[in-house]
Amino acid sequence: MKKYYNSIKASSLLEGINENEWESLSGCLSAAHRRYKKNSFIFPAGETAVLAGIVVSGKVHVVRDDFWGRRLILAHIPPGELFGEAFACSGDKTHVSAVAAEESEILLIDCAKVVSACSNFCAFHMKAMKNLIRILAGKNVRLTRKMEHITRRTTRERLLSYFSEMAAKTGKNVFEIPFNRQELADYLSVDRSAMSNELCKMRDEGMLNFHKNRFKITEDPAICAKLP
Amino acid sequence: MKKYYNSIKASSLLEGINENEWESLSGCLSAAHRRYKKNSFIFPAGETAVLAGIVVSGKVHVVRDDFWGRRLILAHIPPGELFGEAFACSGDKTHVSAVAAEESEILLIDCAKVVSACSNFCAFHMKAMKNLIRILAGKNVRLTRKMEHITRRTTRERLLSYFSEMAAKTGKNVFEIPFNRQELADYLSVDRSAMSNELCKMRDEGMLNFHKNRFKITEDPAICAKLP
DNA sequence: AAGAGTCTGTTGTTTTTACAACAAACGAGG
DNA sequence: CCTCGTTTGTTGTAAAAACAACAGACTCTT
Repeated sequence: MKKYYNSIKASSLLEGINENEWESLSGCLSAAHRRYKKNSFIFPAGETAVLAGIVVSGKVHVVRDDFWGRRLILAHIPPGELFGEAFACSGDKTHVSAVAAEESEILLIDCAKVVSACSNFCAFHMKAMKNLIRILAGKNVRLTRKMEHITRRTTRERLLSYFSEMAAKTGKNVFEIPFNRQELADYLSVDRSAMSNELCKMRDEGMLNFHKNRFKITEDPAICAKLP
Repeated sequence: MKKYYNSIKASSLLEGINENEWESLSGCLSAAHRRYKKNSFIFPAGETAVLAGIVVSGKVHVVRDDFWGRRLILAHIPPGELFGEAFACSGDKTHVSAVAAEESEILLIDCAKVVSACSNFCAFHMKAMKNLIRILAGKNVRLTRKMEHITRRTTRERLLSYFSEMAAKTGKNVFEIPFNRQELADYLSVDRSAMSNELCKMRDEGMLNFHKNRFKITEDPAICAKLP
């Protein structure tokens, strides 16, 4: 398994784990190397997964094929990244599939074994466990944050919710966002042009100011009082 | 700590852990019992949390106070349930606060210690760790599922997305949903009456049928072809 | 069986969004 | 400096959602 180390060492799961430790750990996790042709299923939906995957090369799509056969791509997984770990760790039946978007090499790992002591209980095994928990918890936080914004009903409220978060994060009412307009619209799940329109309206009403990715939200109590 | 066992033994974190094991484990986790008056902060937003909490008695609200001072309640935590674990495990700064909704007793636990071997590395400590991973992964799956529905733009598409999930879960095109109309609307983050209206339109178009919580979605290809 | 309370469907109005199409601003590279 | 491609803002229209208000069906209690 050592030969794959360089391809995946950037993965969060391997943080703090060196090549020799990985050599031993990959055994504990029953890591298995597989090749998948384009469009073949790595994990099909509807099964109880025990394995997660790390992309060594190629690209994986997490997709949902709905009842009527329409396919929605939920995530693109680039090399080095882990996928499928939530299902494997929770024991839930998958409702999404992982499909090779192109010819891909995948390292399958047994999630249950991350969480169990190996015979020679090892420090790096513990590291992997901590990494896994950090990955899961981090995704959780990001999902919760996004959910807070998206559950708002109007574009304006979603923007305000997002800006409020950014202001809280920096502790200032001026901040830069890591998105361009299209990306922000996608993140907030709204139409770009409608959002752009709304942003300008809000600016005209004195609620905020912006230049490119730099935003400033008002603290003026007279305007805050008018907030939805 | 034994005296709190009965209040929290139903918690997922303690699954498979008996009273004696808990007595020992609570020491490993530096479990500390605290009382909070109504409206007092258990975890304030903006800090890097290392503790999670289990509600022994009372009730906790997870809230977000936005930049303009408006408070949004994100979750009600009843007795026995764990909160704050995602932040404690991910190391992210909290953007939400945990507030006692009424006079409450909370057991604070050190999440870092769940993930580290105690001096006398114990099997039940391992159980707690597995439980924590299962909790995190399970939340993850639920959040992802909900996100899939909510990112759809129209009420109709959100409903179809949700119904498709339910159909996949049961393997049939007939299923019961665990929500009443208001709860379903809240879950999908839409207006109840608009949703009710949409449901009836879809019924009139022959896409589905329902009686109370029982739904049947069509497999008729002529109608499926017209799907958005 | 009456009455209160809840749940669901219905309707009309107002607000908001999506969509499409275009114009202006910007940036990179020749 | 010019051109091409990208990003952002603007506008109008059609579609959809939110909202409010109400009526009928159902449930539970007394």
